[in-house]
Amino acid sequence: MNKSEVFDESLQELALFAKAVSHPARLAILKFLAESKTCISGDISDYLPLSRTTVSQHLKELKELGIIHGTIDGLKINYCLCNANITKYLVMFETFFKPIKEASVDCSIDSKS
Amino acid sequence: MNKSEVFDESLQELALFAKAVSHPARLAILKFLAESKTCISGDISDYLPLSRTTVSQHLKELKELGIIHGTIDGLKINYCLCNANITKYLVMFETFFKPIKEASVDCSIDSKS
DNA sequence: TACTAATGTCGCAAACATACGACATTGTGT
DNA sequence: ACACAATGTCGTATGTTTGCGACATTAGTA
Repeated sequence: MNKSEVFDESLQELALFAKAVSHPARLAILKFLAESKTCISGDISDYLPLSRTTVSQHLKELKELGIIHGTIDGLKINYCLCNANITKYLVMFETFFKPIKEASVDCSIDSKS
Repeated sequence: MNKSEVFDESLQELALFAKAVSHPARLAILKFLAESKTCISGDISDYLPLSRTTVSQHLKELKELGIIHGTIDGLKINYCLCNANITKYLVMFETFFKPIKEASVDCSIDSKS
């Protein structure tokens, strides 16, 4: 039923990035990783009000997009933000939204149709 | 089951924006509106490989976030991109991701765990 | 007033996302 | 080898998204 594949490759890729960052928990994870620059491991689970399992799954999604990366260090795993891919997606995002923003117009303040 | 509300307001709001633009069809709609600057109505449905119903729903989602706006013109409806809200969300996005990008590091090229 | 056109809303089905407990895996220390 | 700790994976319940046909609404038009 999902027709996503009929759209432009670039739209699909941007949509995947947007989807990855479309959950507060994943945004919180990114923020946490940015703040604890030492790439601290899964005390992320302690920090967030979610079970370890759930956090693990959110991490997996971010990993699969390539915007974070985990390095095994004994029993622990150090996660960090992955510059190359983050930059890639941010550039993609900006490139897409620049013309959108430029083409936008003043709407009545009370929008919503 | 959805625990989104336990997170920071600002994270939730950014997540809502990301969710709104996390589908290729909605990105395609935004792009179409940017290109046909005359705020053309629902030939959007003709342009996209989706049924009118489905397009209507995607439009509704974008409308509810306030990033597009529809003006009734007889039988037709002219949609346009709503500057104030688009700018608001883009600023929010950039503010969030700037420190993320700055804190990111070089990862092995073959990322994914 | 009836007909048609452009659009929105409802209700459903299939797919996907979220959250979590229970289990599996892997490394560390004894 | 054994127990424990940090993590990942599986199965499953529940909620949300996507897509669409059928119906409703509203505005022009004969």
